[in-house]
Amino acid sequence: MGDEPTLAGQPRQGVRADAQRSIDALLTAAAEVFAEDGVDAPVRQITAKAGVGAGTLYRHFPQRSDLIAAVFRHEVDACAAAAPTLAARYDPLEALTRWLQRFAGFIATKRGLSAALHSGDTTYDSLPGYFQQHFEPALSALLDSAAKAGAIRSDADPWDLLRAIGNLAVPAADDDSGHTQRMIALLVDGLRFGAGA
Amino acid sequence: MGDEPTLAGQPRQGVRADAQRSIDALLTAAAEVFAEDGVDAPVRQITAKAGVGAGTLYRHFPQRSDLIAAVFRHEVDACAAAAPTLAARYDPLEALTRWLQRFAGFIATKRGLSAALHSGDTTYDSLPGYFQQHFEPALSALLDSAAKAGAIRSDADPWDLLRAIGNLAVPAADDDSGHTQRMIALLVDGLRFGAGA
Amino acid sequence: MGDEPTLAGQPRQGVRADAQRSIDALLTAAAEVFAEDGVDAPVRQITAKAGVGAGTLYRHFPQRSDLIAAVFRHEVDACAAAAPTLAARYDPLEALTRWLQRFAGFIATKRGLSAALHSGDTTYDSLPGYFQQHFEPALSALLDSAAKAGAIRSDADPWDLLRAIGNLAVPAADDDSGHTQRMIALLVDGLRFGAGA
Amino acid sequence: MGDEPTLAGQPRQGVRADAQRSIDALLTAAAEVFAEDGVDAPVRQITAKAGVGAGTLYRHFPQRSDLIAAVFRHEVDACAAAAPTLAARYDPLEALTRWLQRFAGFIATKRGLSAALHSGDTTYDSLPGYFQQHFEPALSALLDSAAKAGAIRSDADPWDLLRAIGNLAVPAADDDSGHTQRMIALLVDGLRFGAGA
DNA sequence: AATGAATGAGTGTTCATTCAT
DNA sequence: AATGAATGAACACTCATTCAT
Repeated sequence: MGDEPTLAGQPRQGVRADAQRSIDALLTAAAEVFAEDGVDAPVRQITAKAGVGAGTLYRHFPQRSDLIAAVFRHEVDACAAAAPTLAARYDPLEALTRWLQRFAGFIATKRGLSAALHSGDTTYDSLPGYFQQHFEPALSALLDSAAKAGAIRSDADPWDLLRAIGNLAVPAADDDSGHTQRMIALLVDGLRFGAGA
Repeated sequence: MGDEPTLAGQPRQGVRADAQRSIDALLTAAAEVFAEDGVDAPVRQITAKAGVGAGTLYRHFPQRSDLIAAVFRHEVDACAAAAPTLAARYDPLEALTRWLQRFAGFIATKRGLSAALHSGDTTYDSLPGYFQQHFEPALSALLDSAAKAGAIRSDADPWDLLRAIGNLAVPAADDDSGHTQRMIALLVDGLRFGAGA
Repeated sequence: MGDEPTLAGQPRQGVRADAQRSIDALLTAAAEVFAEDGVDAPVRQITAKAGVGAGTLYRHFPQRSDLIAAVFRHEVDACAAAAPTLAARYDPLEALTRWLQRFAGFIATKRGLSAALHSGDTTYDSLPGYFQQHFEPALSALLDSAAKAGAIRSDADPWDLLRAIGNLAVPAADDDSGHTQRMIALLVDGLRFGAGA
Repeated sequence: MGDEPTLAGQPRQGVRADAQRSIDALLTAAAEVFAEDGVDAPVRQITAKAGVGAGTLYRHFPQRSDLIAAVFRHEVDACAAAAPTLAARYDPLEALTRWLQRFAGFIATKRGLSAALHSGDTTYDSLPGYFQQHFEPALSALLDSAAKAGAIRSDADPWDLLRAIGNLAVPAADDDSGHTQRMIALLVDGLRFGAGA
């Protein structure tokens, strides 16, 4: 019951101060390393930067995906939380588009994340579920609003879209940041196309 | 000088018979291995299947991307060649859609190819150019026809679309083969949406 | 200094109740783990099963051999105690044979014990002495009786025999349970052979 | 056909000079390391002493047991070959006893070998068969001769004896070299005991 | 031109032991 | 007295690439 490695990233009661210090150091280090070299970066690079032993990492994050999930938690939360905010400020279609761009921005900074998700490596098995769980509701609400407003078709599958953008947003060698944005716009146009039908 | 490894896959004058035999064996073996284990498969697996030494592979294909390009040459040609065929048989929009699906089918069978393209590994640097060079003209013609026919907007960038579908078509763990098709349809709808504008 | 870890297994005056509880939990857990995975099983496995911290184990059993000795104490006592019982019930030769088989049975269930005894690892240094101290008198008495009865030679060294059977009884990959028994019978025959001389 | 790693220790035609040099260096180094630290010694210790890379070892001896077998080949051969020599020089019983002592001497110098044989580790799976194949015929002949001469019982199982002595001869912390000899003598006496029956 | 032996850095992971809490 | 977090050396093994043969 008190054993939820997935939650290692969150301050909890009952976690010793020294442990929490290690966890924080690891999360900070991992965030930097992931940003620098992608999520496949060697474990040692992270532990070295965090100033902890390898065993400490494995204690708190038995699976690599646990670390990834923990590192991204804040960003995931922030991204998902942006959905209602945007919905309140903009009209449904605009809110949808902006959030998809926001989501793409999240993905774009995660080098190797998409590859990991599709690697078939069982180490990352829990990751799709994690993202699905956090992002799908957010997008689902936006799609519903836009559909109700008659702006887009009503049969759009949120998970389909998340997967698509998750793949589209992987950064290319040439940093053509406009590419992803254009493609998202195109997908949204596709959704609009069916609206009047 | 006069040494163009990128062309190793093509029979050329001046290539000794035994060298050509090695090249053929390597291409055949690599094709099988790529199909089985993806383009990241260990080099040894390929040389073993080809019955040649590792040095022979590196002589003819100094870069891994050279081998990949050579192996896929035929399929790339066939895929590109399908464009005019489809254009002749179907109306512009239908032809476009069908070819994009065809292209997605090509990508989908290349395990690890998309990841390699976006790995940042300089070993694969020449690959995007290779694909661009072969596929872009094919798609460009289809887009032009459809645009001229008023079926889609006229400002679609072929390379944008190729990149997008190249990313979308990576096979997921759950073999949701419909996902890619739905996304392509959505993208095409997006192109149609702007047509009247 | 009043601190005799070797005796940790025995209830003593002056041991705090909570300490005794930890010791008992450790002994119970270790017994199960040893039976399951041998005496080389990871320490964590034992502490986890016992529900105590690693430090607690090291406090009471600074050496791994201390734990082993304590865990086996009851079985060692029982095995040693079987000697007089068998001596009372059977004729000297029969009693000797039966006890050696009994002893072999004890060894056979201790996966990794023999290896540990011969590993050269100083961690196990105290173990031979422990076993010698407990088993040698038992066997010695049986040998003396049999020798006095003229059934076996009189110069048999008990510790020699204990060591021999300790080694013979290590379980092999193929569970040839008869092997040890046959070899013990052969050794006893060897003792008998010299009897008439 | 040309792929028999088990035979890597033997000079063969078709083995390149450099490869043979590596193999020799590895065998020499491994022999020393095994003698010093037992057969469980770290791989790196061997490669370092041999002055070759780790990969070279794995190329020639994919399994640890392959290396052990190769290292011991000469000694195994020599030990097995001693059987007919002893049989020619001594009477059957004496020859048997002397050969068993010889065999025990072989085992005694192999620290960790017995443990490896009984470890259950699949890495060593091929070892028992290797030893059985080489030693059993040698012992079998000696047993037959002695049995025919009426010196020992005729139902002795050679593999049983080999296993027994293989276990008995493992060196203890205290180097009681006499122990093994005494136990072998006792086993032989056991064989003699049943002879008249 | 071809071979394939050699390299050796690099990786994930384990685990006995210590010591701050 | 008890905890369990932290350590970090140690290990087997892989594989792209080079280069002697």
